[in-house]
Amino acid sequence: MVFAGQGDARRSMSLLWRAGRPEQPGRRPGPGPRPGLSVDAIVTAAIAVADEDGMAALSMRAVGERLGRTAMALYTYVPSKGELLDLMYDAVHAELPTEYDDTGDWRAGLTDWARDGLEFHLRHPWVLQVSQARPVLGPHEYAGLDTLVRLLNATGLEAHLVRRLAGTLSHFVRGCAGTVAEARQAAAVTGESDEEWWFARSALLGEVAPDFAERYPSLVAMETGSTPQPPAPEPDGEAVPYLEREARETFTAGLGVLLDGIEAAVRRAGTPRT
Amino acid sequence: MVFAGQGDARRSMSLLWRAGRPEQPGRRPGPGPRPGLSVDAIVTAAIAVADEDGMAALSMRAVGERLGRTAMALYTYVPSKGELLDLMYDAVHAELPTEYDDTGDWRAGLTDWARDGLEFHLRHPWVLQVSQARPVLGPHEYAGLDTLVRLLNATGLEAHLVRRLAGTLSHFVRGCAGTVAEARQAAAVTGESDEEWWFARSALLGEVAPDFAERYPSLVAMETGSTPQPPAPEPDGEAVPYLEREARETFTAGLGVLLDGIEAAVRRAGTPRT
DNA sequence: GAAGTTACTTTATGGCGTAAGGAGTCGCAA
DNA sequence: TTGCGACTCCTTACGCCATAAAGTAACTTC
Repeated sequence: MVFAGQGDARRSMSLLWRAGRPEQPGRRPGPGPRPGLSVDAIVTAAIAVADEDGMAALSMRAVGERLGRTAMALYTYVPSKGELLDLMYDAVHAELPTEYDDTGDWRAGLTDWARDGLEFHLRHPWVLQVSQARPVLGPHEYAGLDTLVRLLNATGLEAHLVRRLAGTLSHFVRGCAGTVAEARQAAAVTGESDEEWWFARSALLGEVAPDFAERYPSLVAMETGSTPQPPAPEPDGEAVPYLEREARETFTAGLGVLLDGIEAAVRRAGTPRT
Repeated sequence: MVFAGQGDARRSMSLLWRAGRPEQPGRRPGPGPRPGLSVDAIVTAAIAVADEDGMAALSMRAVGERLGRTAMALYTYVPSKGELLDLMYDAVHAELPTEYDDTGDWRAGLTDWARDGLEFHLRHPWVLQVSQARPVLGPHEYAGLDTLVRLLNATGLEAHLVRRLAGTLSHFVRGCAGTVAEARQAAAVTGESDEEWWFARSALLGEVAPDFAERYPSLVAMETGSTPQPPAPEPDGEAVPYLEREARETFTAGLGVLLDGIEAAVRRAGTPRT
């Protein structure tokens, strides 16, 4: 699942970087009927399907249907589903902002970047399932990376370390996004709210593992010592669900710790006294 | 793909926690023919398939075949493929060590934990594709979490923060593991070594994006300022491939930064002077 | 023995990605 | 003007997949 169409690497890269004729749907092409579709249209439709119905619902048939075509019509424009996934992945990364205030303190810049990254992945949770399958190397992904590196350069740390911090920050953001996406999907699939779901599971856990407290003492101690606002039912509008709020707080706290760690590195580098 | 079998939650939990008769393959059961399989045997076989051939190759047929049965025979023991995935996920987590030196400094403990976690995910890369689909809540996953919390408690930080640090550390480890797994898979699928693959891609990039250096100045500057041992062909044995070494260095550096950040928090908490 | 329960098989349904081949459309060279 | 060849898009078909339904045989309990 979600594997690369490791086909012709050259064709794949040309598609990703759109190194061909500047396509438009209604243009006069060579011989043959005027193309009714375009790579961009297909990619846009596929992204819509994945956004709305999730990765599991993304099939060539579904994408074709959304465009009023059969599944096979897509293969005129795109060599395989794997390539289409690569194109989707890169296209959607165009949403990522590239402009940040990199004149002031780097902390603010990186915080904004991380928050934007989190929201991006929550808008397109399927991206998390593509990316871990293999590197894609498209222009917009590179743009995002370039932005992050630029922000990190404001720390004044050496290139070596910047490179690794970029990886670390990305891992962190994607991990947090994954947890939130998980929570949302669980809520969507079961139809229960987070609280209901969690309550039901806790009850089952008690049934099935009556010795829970003895088996996981540290866990239970932490649970009783930290669970903050269990119900906290916000009366107005739809409150942010429990698990999602949890995950967001992990995001905030974890990001703070990470930036503290970077700050320590900056201080160490500032006084080069190994 | 890789979704939960969100079936009967009670049955699912009973299976996970093995809250039933203590099964053994050849025992005298009730009426009917003696069972030739067992949940454990199926889970073990499924893990073997996923380890050897990857998640994409994990089908009910493949697992059945490995046990000398048809795909349908498995459904006597396991309600669906989704449940089987949950069982695999939890079973494999039994490999995670639970004993660490938590008397000494927490830094060493967490470093060991992270390293074990990385190796674990590299032994079973498919775990990364299961976990982000939804929470599983099995006994061995809980054991792993309990261990991590215990190690974090050695910092003396409050429960609140410990909970979030646990999430942060897990995200980090899984992210790093994902990158390494990616690199390995790319190498396995294409048959090229990392160096070859990367070299070929770079050439294609130059072809397809001749303005690369202008578009991504920060990235290029970092690249030229940091690429450490490009070839470094270790003559003996099989060297660790390039991309994998990169990822491992990100792991080491990122972990260091994270622990530095935790240390900062510990220091702040030690002198409670908000 | 008969009845009931269970392990496992075969068969079938409706999905998937995509290979193969065919029908209709159009630019262009003859 | 005609017809070739390139091109888009369709239908059909193949071999996978998960799994529902129904059948067969083994075994325990009455």
